[in-house]
Amino acid sequence: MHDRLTDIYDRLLERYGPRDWWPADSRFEVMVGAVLVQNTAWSNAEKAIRALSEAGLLSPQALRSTGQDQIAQLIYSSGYYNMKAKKLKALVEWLGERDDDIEALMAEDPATLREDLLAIHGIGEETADDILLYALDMPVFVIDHYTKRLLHRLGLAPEKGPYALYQRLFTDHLPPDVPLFNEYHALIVTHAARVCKKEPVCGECCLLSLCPTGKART
DNA sequence: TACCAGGAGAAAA
DNA sequence: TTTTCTCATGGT
Repeated sequence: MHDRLTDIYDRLLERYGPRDWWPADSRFEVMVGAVLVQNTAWSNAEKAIRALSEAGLLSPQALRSTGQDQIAQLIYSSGYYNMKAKKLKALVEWLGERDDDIEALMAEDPATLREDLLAIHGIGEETADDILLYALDMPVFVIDHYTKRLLHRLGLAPEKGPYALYQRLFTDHLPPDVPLFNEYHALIVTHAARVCKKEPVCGECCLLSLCPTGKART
């Protein structure tokens, strides 16, 4: 499995190049972005982040002292703006309980911190892992819909299963390498946006630029 | 016009 | 506990 996963990674990296994730100016901005991008195109989330930044609200303290309705207005472009405003408030309240010390979070045990993140309203497994990996530099592999679909198409995993099943597939067979996990997930997302999205499954061909269905985009 | 996008929580079955 | 519903804008 290690060689298989490494081979897929190498092919993706060769085809798409380094993705330079996560695009943000601070660790806190990564956390905010992880919430705003939930089930939303990054371009829409990005506009919302810019709006928060221009309003001077891209800090835990500023978001705590701003009304949920005002935040919702600013992040309108990201969709689900009422829900996401509530989620951002929950996130910064949690950070406040930890003195907004994000650097200190990085010294914590990843598994324990993950449980704490999951207890925050609006932070599910994928968002928690986004934060652990991309904001806090912890060797946690992020699983999303794309990753499940890719593994299934390549015959490496069942179509349905718990999050942890897919995650272990990577973490059990790859070294806990932050740059590797960072790049791998980013490459999968990049790849997923460019290959045929619907069945029939074209499987391996999507990775090899040899899609016989002719549906692979370039 | 319909579908999809770097999900998660609540309600229903 | 597993499935279904709701949240919502913007690009293709």
